[in-house]
Amino acid sequence: MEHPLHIYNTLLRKKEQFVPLHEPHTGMYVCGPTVYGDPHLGHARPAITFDILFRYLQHLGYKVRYVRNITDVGHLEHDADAGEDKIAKKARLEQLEPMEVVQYYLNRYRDAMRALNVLPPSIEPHASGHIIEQIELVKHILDNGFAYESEGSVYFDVEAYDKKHHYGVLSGRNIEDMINTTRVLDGQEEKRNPIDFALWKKAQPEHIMRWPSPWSDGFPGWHCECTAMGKKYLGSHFDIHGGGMDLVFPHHECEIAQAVASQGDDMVHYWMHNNMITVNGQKMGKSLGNFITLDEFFNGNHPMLAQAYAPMTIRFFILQAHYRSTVDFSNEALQAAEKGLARLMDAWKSLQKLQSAATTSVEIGGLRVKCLEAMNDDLNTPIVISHLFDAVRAINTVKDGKGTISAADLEEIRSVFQLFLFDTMGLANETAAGVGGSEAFGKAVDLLLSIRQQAKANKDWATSDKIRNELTALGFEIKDTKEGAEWKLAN
RNA sequence: GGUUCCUUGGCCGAGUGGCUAGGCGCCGGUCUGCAAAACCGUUUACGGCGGUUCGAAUCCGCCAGGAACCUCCA
Repeated sequence: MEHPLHIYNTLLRKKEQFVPLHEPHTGMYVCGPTVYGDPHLGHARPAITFDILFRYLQHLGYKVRYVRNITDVGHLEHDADAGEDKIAKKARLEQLEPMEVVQYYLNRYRDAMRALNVLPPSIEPHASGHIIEQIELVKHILDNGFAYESEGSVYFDVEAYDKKHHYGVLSGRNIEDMINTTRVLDGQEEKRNPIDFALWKKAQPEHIMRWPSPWSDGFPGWHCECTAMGKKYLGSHFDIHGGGMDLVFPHHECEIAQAVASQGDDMVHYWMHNNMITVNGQKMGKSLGNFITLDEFFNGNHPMLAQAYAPMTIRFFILQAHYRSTVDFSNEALQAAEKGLARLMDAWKSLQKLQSAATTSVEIGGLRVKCLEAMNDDLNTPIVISHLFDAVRAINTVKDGKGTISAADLEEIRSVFQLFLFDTMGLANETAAGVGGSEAFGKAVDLLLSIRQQAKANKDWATSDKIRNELTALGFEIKDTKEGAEWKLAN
């Protein structure tokens, strides 16, 4: 290929050509959700970003194993409930078993992802199901002299590590700065250095989720799960590790340190990070309390929402920005996305009915190559979309009878739309299976429109307008074309 | 305070040295019985100041504003 796939590697802070370690096999690990709350718009960003990558890598012919973990070991609270597991806390409040809470929110997460047309990953390992692997990882790090035990807990010795390796390669930090800027918190006396991070924590009595280990009954440090499960399912060296930019430090930095401390080098070749979704310029997140859940978007039931937004509108809204840019939520932006997406989908429907001619008069040359080049340039979906909109103009020109398209070009455009709009960007045509989409229902609407057509022929405008206006009031969109009236349900 | 990054037209959002991004909106036109849709055309840009260059939104410096991260949260 002339312009092979390039992706931005956070480690080098530049775009790099993607070359898998074991072609055609490709390994990809992405940090998944912590299942102790309803999935919100912030969760949609990484899921959709890496879904696009997953889909596109497969289109390029790679056999992808995509691992996205489920964090169900709640670890610690940082507020007044210090020492209590997040999931345990929620469980006690709601009088449920911790794993019942995990299952509930995991189901909710999967439902939302399915609605957003996010493909299931190849493997979704649970942190709680890989305690043994995490304990093994901690043992290796201890054996290599980069960790120490203290009162039943095990901490990573950042200073010892930094003498042989560089702690901070991913986030561009050095430990002197970090030591100077780390806040002094309670309960840190066990650590030799405030910047040391936990590999294993001894559980407090009220901590429900706990497992036996050589050091104490407790639970693994947060960073261990990804290192242990990445290695288990993708091997000691794999291609891509993804996640949100907010995870660069400390999570991914610590993962690198753990990998190097346990096996001598990092497991990951390409580190990829999606940017945040913001609300009024601020990150949307649970801790800030400014999040809107995906369910709320789908049903419009939130004070900040002017209306309900279809899952595909959310997906399209996210894809209209590059994954490394922030994207700011607003009703105005979502409504614009909704209309833009409808324009694309209408063009797709027109494409099915378009008649071909002997020659092509509209400008549609090189569409496939342009879209491929945009995808190959670090997954530039906004550019792909802009090229598709250019094609929409050509399609509509032909539809209006003001231009022609050859059979071969028509087939090519259909194929390109199928590849990029549906297969790669994962957008789906929702109106096809719209409300009450039964055959009888459709025929009833067709009947009304044929009565209106007769009324129009008789210049009985009162009757024809009444049918149109009533249908519009019911939520139908009526379009008069040369071949007669078309209809669809709005939203 | 430290690290990293951002600031584009009414709104969203691409673009890293010279070529119309795109969408939404507004306005005008074509089409229509009137509309809607569609199409065509038009309209507002690159935070501020300085520098490099034949030429900068794009490179460099300073200033202003903003964000993410800086915990044993995940």
